[in-house]
Amino acid sequence: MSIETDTREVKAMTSLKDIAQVCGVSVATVSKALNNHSDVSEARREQIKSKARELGYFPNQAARALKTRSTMDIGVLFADAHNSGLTHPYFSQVLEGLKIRTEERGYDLTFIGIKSKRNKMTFLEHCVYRNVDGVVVACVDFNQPEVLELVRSRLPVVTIDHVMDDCATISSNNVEGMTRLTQYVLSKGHRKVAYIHGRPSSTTNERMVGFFRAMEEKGIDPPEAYIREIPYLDDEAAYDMTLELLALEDRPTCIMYPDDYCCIGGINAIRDMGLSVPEDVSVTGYDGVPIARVVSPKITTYQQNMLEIGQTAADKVIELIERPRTAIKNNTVIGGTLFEGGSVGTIK
Amino acid sequence: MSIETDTREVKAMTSLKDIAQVCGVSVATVSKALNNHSDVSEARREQIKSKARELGYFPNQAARALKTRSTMDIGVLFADAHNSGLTHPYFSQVLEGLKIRTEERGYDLTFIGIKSKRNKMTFLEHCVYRNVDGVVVACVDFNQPEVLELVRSRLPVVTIDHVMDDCATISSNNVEGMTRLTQYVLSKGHRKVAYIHGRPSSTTNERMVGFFRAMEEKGIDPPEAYIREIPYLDDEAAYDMTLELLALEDRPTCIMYPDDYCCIGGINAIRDMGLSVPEDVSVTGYDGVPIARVVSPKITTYQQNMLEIGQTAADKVIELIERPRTAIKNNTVIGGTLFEGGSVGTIK
DNA sequence: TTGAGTTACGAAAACGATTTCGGACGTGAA
DNA sequence: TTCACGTCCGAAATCGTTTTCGTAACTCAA
Repeated sequence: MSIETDTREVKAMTSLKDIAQVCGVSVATVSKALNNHSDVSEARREQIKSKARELGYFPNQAARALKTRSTMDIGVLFADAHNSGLTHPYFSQVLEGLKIRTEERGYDLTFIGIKSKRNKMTFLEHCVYRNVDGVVVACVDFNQPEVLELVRSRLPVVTIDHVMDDCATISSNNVEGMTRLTQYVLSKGHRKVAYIHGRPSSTTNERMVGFFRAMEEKGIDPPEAYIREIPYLDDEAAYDMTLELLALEDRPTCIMYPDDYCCIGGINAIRDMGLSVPEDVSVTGYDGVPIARVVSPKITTYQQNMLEIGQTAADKVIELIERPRTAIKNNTVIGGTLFEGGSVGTIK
Repeated sequence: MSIETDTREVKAMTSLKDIAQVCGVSVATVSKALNNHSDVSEARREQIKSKARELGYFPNQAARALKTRSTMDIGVLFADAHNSGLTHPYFSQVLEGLKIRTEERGYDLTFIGIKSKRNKMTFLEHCVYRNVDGVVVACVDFNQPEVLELVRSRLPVVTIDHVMDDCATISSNNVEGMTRLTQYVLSKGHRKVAYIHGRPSSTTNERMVGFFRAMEEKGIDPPEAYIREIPYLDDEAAYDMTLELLALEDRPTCIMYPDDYCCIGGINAIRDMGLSVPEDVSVTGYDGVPIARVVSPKITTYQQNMLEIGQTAADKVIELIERPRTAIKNNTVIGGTLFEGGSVGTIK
């Protein structure tokens, strides 16, 4: 425990002026040399660049931003509906992908948070205030007026998993993913398949489409009682709902859950009833989070490629930033892979 | 799929000049009014403030930063040794805490990443370049020269879980936590307690101290074969190590793991040997991540208060920023709570 | 009336970078 | 020699904000 003494080295910012001084040229020339403008001789450019390196020069972002309106900074907006914050098992990986790719390409990442108390600004105002070059939006309530304002602004915006007009989107292939997962279950001989889906959203809708598509292919029309709804990531709700399903007269042989966490909750319910997975009841998850491979049996799930979703979102927003006229605002779908764990048994 | 047409509304930044214009005063007066300087009349101040609100004015951070050297931006440096990136179950919650508190206090959070290829700068250079007001450092290799350079700089730095000279630290109470967890195990009658700890680090060392302290209190000296080491978060290593421990002549009745993930790996090994938890073998985790409460039986673990660690780190770095002379650089320890799951049985 | 002391405001410099424009100089052709 | 042209560089404006300093106007006591 010691009082701050402030005797330590100051890492002084070396400016263009410093370089100009030692090179005996003007600031303008230094700037042009470092930015590879054509009206500076090759010899000068080399001299200046080597001096700059030597002095440990890095452009002051604040000054540059003031003049050029470019900050090399990308905002990330994330407000979870599940109260899990950044620990959101899906989003944290998307964020990691974003971080990796933006860093690779020389951009930084800044959170555009929920407005603070003192100076409450909207998301867009926050972006303008911070001069971010673009924004990636995920997990928010896309009907919120503030989000609409942001998406409709001139700012380059990329959304994750939610298609909006005139705005680029990176999304997981929910239809195909759920189709393939269901097809896998059916290929194991299951015919009495229950599906507990998440709360309504574009993601949920797509997965429903995938589920029913696969079922229809086999000519199966599941009874209404087999289709249920719970919140995402709510293992307790999954537990209760599982008990309900297993109490049915004609009990399903396989239960499909909205995500891997819910699936674990379901497994607990099944075991607490004295049944076992997958011998008595089969289950599937969704997402393919790390924990799905750790529990026993490993959960059969559709593994979304969240890292790639994040990376692609970064590429997309940077493309919109750097080539505003040519960049196309479309929907990029990222494929995943079926992970065959041990939670789905065979029905003879 | 449509070509960007750029017909959308521009959210024009309203500047001090705009306000000055409509109020018929100078820019200087507007600035002073908004910053509550004393040399502007009350009437003027009100007029200017209301106009500013009306026009949706927010100060341009870039311009302000250029002049004042304050960006209201805090850097967060995080490089995981476990390759789990932001999905790191521990860190993602710390980050969430950081995010919540910094937002509350009007600061933003920017990642200070690993240097990118094109312009490779050190962490400190990155901070200087970005003009962050302070940095929070977590999970990095604290022996790295770059990290040392950063910590020793004049920049306000707060580290998480690693005490360094002349630098504020927020850490979990590892000694007490492990002591209490071990005491709990012993109180259940266990005497043959194995401890699989993580790779050496200050955190690991503290927990070892806690473990042996509790054991000594009971006069127990565990055999060397009971003390093992694996990487953190490596459930497969935990699986293998558990098999080894259970193959011992004199098998332990309880195995303590370095974290909850490893504990789950251990549970799998125990079950695969035809034994059950906690009837045949008891287990404990560490951290208290959400999944510990989802698996069955729930894992008895020491729940670190990671959200609060993050929030406290934010408070600390902001204190160092706003009161550089008076702020004290010390080590703040955040307590956790014992979570009594069902993974530890009673030995009669 | 005079002088000192407030009060309320504006002019201007500064932060560090980019960019426009113009000028000095050298080269080659007529 | 002269003129047109290209090459290389610098002066100065600019981005939006903060801050110092100067000053006009007003108050009040002597």
